[in-house]
Amino acid sequence: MPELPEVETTRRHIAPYLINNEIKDVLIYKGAERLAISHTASEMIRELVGRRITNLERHGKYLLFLLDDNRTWVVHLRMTGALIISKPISPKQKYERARIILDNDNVLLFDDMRKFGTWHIVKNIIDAMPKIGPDAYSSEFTVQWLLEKLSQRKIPVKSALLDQKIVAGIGNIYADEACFDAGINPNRSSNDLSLHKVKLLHGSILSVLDLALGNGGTTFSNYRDGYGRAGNNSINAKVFRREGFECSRCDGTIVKIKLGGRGTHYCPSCQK
DNA sequence: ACTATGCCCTGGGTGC
DNA sequence: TGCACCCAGGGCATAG
Repeated sequence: MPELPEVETTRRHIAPYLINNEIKDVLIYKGAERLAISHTASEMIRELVGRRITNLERHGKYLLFLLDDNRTWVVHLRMTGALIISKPISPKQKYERARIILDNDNVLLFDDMRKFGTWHIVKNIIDAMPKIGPDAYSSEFTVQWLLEKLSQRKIPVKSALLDQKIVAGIGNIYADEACFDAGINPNRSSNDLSLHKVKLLHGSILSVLDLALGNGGTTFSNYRDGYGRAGNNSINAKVFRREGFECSRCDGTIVKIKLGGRGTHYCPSCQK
């Protein structure tokens, strides 16, 4: 599932093919019209065609395509979405839901098996990402911010990491990995962590994201980068989908539980 | 104000 | 082999 490192990897791959190029045509295939949230699919096509992409940014898991009319095309890949640069004559892919044709003759494929991905076109990006918190890589995401937000809530730490109002960009994989790295039981109440533990957790969040980004993201099943390739970071997972295996830090065994409706992996021996 | 649950969607896995 | 069922989960709507 694309989280911050995967979305950032995609952004870096596709940006050079898009910036300063004009959108010549857009196809949204039959059955995929629901991806268009702020407009109907046909309206969205009309709004995009003829626009030049001036920059490509990211906030959390959202990709922000800045357009030359000062609006922003906001894309969220959700669970199985991918944006892949391709050649103009490439045949339609099995799960290709939309296709953007550029005036440099490259095409951008929007591939999304489960059709959860969303598109908005907005004047103010807040309309596409209401109440979103600071990006995990931004200067606003400090230990102090994390401490304040965790202390205001009484939810499991892992659930807090998944809450994009607290910090934007973490999904199920890196929430589990960050809790492991910090030695925190994901079920611990968020308002129950010492300053020392919050400092550890903040550092762990950044280090697991950095490691994943350095390896081009994590692919367990569906994630593909801007060239359609799998990421290389799954070998670095210490707990995610490792239930039944020995812990890499102690003699415990990784377990899998359900927490907030999400599969959650941790070591009961060394995560307290 | 808060937290918890169901929904969207499709493929892969499991059990009978 | 086939078929029914469950699971995967990001963000939103709704319920309590």
